[in-house]
Amino acid sequence: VTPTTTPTSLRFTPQRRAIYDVLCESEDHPTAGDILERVQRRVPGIGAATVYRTLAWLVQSGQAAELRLGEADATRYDRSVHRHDHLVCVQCGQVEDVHVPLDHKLLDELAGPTSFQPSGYDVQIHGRCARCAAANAHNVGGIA
Amino acid sequence: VTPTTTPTSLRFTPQRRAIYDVLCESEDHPTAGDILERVQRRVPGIGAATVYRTLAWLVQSGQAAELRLGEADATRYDRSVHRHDHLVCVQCGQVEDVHVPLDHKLLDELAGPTSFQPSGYDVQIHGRCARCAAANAHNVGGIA
DNA sequence: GTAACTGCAAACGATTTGCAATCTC
DNA sequence: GAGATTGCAAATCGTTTGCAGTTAC
Repeated sequence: VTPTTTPTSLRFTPQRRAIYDVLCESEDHPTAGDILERVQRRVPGIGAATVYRTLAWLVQSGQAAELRLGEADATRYDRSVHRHDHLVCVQCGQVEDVHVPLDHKLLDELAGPTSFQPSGYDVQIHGRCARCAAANAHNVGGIA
Repeated sequence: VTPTTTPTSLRFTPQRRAIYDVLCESEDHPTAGDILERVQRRVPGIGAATVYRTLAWLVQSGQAAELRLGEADATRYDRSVHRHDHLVCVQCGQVEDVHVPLDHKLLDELAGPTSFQPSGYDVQIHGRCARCAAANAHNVGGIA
């Protein structure tokens, strides 16, 4: 994660551009594997290591955010333009964005007693997405 | 995860009891590895598989909850007596419990436009724990 | 006695790393 | 040309699974 030698300059290679583009165009919180697959259509031969290295760099520089959900196995990525929260479908795993406004005063009050200094937050709301809820309505008590 | 044959009865073995006890006694949101290590002191020879299998069962039966944090590599476990949220130190990774009250009406309003049906939520507040904040105050601008 | 459970070791999938070749500045 | 970056393959790491032996009920 931490390179022994920090590069003195960063290069904007075709691979990095493609990864960034794919991330910006994706609305579905893709995993690194999803991103690799999509990027390979534009830059055939690109390796997984490059995708992981680039994603790590994007996250570190605040241009992307990692999302780890309770159920999912792989880390998902999100272009982090603005802070936002997530609606996670417990049935199909789909993730949608939503904004839950919690003000700093509230966070400070909650964390205060432990002397914790809050700097941000992420709310994950779990439930069922429209599609799964509808599917369930037709299959009450059945096996999902 | 889903056994081909669902057991018709469950046995309360010494291993399971030890794992459950360790989890109940742990205040620090241990990883499966942490739990294995602690349980091995009570039940020498216990294997990792047993710990993972038991934790999966505890989670499934609602007696424990999985916690996946943005940074951490391994899943952490939590005895889930009551729903609660988490203060996550971005520096040392320590996790403390906190309760952030969001009422159902709010969740419904937020999720409503997408027809998502909320059933629960988890707020992760990131920041620095008291210890790390204090350490930083003495080492301003230094390398953590 | 028998189905459930355990420990071990091998299998897995996601992610990281070492390294020689390649490319950007 | 130098240093950064890439792709590959091997290495890690957390977690799961197959299986023969053991145990709780």
